[in-house]
Amino acid sequence: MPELPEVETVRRGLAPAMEGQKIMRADIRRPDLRWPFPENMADRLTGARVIRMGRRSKYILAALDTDETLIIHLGMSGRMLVSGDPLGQFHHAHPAPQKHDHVVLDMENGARITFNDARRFGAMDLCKTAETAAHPLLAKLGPEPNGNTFNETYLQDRLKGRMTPIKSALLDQRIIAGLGNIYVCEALHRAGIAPTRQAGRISAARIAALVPVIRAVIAEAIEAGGSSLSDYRQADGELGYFQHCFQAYDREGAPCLKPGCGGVIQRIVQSGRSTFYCAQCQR
DNA sequence: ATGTGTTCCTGTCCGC
DNA sequence: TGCGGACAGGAACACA
Repeated sequence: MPELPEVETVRRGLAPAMEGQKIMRADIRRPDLRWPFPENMADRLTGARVIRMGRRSKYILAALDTDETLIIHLGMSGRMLVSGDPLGQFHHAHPAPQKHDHVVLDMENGARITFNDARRFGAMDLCKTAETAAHPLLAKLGPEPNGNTFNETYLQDRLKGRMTPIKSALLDQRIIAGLGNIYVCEALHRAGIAPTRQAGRISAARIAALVPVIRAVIAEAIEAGGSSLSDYRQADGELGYFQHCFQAYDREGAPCLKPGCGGVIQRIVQSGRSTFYCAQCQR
């Protein structure tokens, strides 16, 4: 569910409650999410101080002063919520535990971080901080959309000769990291490219034009605090609001909003996943 | 190497 | 009000 903008929004919400703070207590309420938790996770977290909250693609990276990094993935339905009163000015009680609260971290400033994930496609792992980039989950990720290494020639090279639909290529985290179903649909709509088009058969000029479009969609969505459909919440429990800016995603049957287009957004299925697009202006 | 389909899990919504 | 089926932001994995 959460794509790069949602994960970045959560990271920004967690950072003030966690950075510089020691983890006083780690309550691991089940043995696994998508995979088993790492050995002795509670012991390895307890007493560790969070140095920095980072992000790579859709992974949140909590660097600890134990030279280990906690790697967190939210899967489809994962949430990380901050409760309590980090400044100690009030006496806010923590909310009662909810169904699917799987990991609870109590910080020394009184903040409580709760990882809730109904579908349990999320994941947590610990690795040596120096080896984070080489972690199996991260090693093959492509560039960040807003980084320098993601540029026109890079994307042209990576799509060259590919027979797969451009929709599938942009969902491939090895080509570009962080996009998911929503932002791929939105970017292709903005760029006027049909999601069904074979990636290797799109002109270099149109691929080049896609690059700033992807950057803009991601930046705007971060600015808006991500997109909330049903599960996603920011770390403070608030909804994102980029869903109100959707031009294509989740708009089946609605008019295309491109000026002068007059088309209707349709839903098709590609690789088992919904694609929303306008056949009138996306070619 | 590249492309496609299946699978993990729970919750919600829609039609009957 | 219940029941079955489709579908949901991801991505590892198995297989052609």
